[in-house]
Amino acid sequence: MPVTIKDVARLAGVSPATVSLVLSNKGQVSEETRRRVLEAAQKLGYRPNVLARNLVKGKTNTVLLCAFIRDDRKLSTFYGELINSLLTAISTSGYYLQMVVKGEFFNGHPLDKREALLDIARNRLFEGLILLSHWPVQYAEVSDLVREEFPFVVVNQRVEGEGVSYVDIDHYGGAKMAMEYLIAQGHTRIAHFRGPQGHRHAEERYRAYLDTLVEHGIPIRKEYILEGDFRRLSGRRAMEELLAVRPLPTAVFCANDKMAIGALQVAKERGIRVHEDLTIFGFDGIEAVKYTDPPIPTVEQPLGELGKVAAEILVGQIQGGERKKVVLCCNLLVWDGSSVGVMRGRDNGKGG
Amino acid sequence: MPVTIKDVARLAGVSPATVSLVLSNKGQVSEETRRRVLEAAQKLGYRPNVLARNLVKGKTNTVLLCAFIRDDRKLSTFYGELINSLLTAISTSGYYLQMVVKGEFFNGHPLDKREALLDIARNRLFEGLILLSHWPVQYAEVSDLVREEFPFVVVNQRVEGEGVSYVDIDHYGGAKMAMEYLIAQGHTRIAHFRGPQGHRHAEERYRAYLDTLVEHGIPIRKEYILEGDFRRLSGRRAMEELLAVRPLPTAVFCANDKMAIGALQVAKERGIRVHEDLTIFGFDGIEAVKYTDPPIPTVEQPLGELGKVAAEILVGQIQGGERKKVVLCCNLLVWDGSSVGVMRGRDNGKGG
DNA sequence: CTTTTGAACTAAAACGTTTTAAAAGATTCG
DNA sequence: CGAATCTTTTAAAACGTTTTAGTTCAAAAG
Repeated sequence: MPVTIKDVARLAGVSPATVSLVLSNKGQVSEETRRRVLEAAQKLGYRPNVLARNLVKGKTNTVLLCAFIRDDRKLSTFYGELINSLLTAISTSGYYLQMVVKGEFFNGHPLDKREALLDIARNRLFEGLILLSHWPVQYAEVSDLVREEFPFVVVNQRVEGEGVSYVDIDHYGGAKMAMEYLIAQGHTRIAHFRGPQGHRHAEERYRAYLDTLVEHGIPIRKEYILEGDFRRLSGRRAMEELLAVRPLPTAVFCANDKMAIGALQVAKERGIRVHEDLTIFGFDGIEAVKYTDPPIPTVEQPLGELGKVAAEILVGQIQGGERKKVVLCCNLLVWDGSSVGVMRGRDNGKGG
Repeated sequence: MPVTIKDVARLAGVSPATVSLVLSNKGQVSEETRRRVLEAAQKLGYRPNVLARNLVKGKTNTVLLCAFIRDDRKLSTFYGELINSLLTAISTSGYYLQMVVKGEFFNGHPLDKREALLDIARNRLFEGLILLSHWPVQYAEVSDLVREEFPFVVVNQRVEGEGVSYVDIDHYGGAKMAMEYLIAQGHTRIAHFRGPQGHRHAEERYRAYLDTLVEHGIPIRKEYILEGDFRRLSGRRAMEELLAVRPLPTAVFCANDKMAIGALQVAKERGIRVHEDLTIFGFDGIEAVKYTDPPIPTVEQPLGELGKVAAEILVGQIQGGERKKVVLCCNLLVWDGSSVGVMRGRDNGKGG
């Protein structure tokens, strides 16, 4: 028995239509009537049923953040800041954010991503979709959304093709900055701890490692390239292996911070003066690298920016704007003595 | 011109009611009719309009996470894991999660929290509410929700009084565990770096510090108690101040990890053998304390558990269950050589 | 005095479902 | 064959708004 617009109308002695007019400040209503309506609404504690309103208006002012991540990965670990900025930016634009996480499986069998997305687009509950995926997104998976002209933006992955927006981070460029920095510091014997095989971001960072060496005429030594899986322990293992190689490199560029932390631990355990004798460089910009001893220089991913830009693109699209493809550059975080140096990368602007 | 149930009905040569019956597997429908309906729905790519369904059913299967946090604080920093587990638990129960962040102000003037909450309860958009607040929650602010019998649960704060559920963490108990541990290790000269004045969690940790000393007959020295504000730099400052005190304490219990990190940095800069000569203890269990050198022992807040229990309570309440007040205990994370030791606190069960 | 204008208000349709109550049709029973 | 029962189907109401297309009434204009 919640109080409806009819109750208000009855108490105020007017029609429901008039109440609606008053409460939404539309049409012409006499001062007297307006007063009576507001008074009645106040007295009854009336709040409009947003569901009914949404149904008739055909809009909900809500967008969905749909995260496709592996079940063992936590959304928060890496994407906390992303969610944070997304939430801020989305709500600043007057929209609400709903979240859902989907794994690789649903009810036992592989999730039909395409079907799931189509459901989202057609159920009329959301006006837009932010698609966050741990693995690459295929055009075929989102082509339905494109055809339906449903506003959506892919975050953290690139999807080439007509009609799709994305915001991604320039891992290649970030890794290149790191490598250029190391070389500028005089390093020529630079090792690399790779991320998991087949992981697009890991591959890009690896490619930048190779390319930068080649561009500078530095020979690539296979024994300086070690496998890892983004986890700290694999960084430890790789460092143990690396320390048997001669000549020792003077720098290690790790594909992510976690591995860099593992590498740092082993190096210190072996009595190596990290930074003086061996520079360890990370990638990601997680908080922990600021507090290791010494702090680990790293490539910072602009996750806040990522969320902000994604929100802007999505809202723009909902309001009739056009599709955009954006690639954000990373910043270098290097510790110069006790202070932090931030080197901003140059935006290589919008793609496609 | 989205396809509606009427379109399906027309194509299948039946009434909309029949289509509804088929699609929701209710009532008795002949095999032949069912087949025709499903075929028609399939062919037209029909997806029900969830808005309309929600309106008639009067439910949305959606709960709202409403975070009242200061504008300068990021939701992610601390609550990433909480959100993660909340999301998992909520969706496992078949509900959706929507999020909104509210600061202290709205449109320039102080936000009327009570009004905001009432809006949420009455707009019929949500079936439940998770209330996360950085500052204490007053009973008066939620009394409307209680009166309306709207399912909600307060997270990370305690609200005494009839009809309100909460899940909170036992900061006092956690701090007590830490202190007992230090004393059991033989420490008697234990300093404390306090958190911000007036911060309930900081006060509880401080109180536990005092109480434990008293219980063990250890005199309280004012010069061992230093002010801080939960930030790393205040930990640095406090440690600098502390190092001038004689006799030096053999342990410092910091009100949070960030300050402990700052304290650790200063101690190492001054050549103190941390852990051997001075044990530094933190509180929170942020990731970074695992990777400092040496790692900082700390009191781990069960944030994942917090979210899980909150979700359980809320869902229980939505489905007619009763209100609950739960206080979760912390675990001790201590580094014994190279391995991590986890000491589980004893749950002091359910309150009020 | 009739017509026009404009302000104030409202009846009813619409949004797309679900559900209720009843109708229609098929089958069984006496 | 008619009544009773059971199965299948449906018309219409309901959910609570907003919006459309008027209507009513008073004042202004001719």
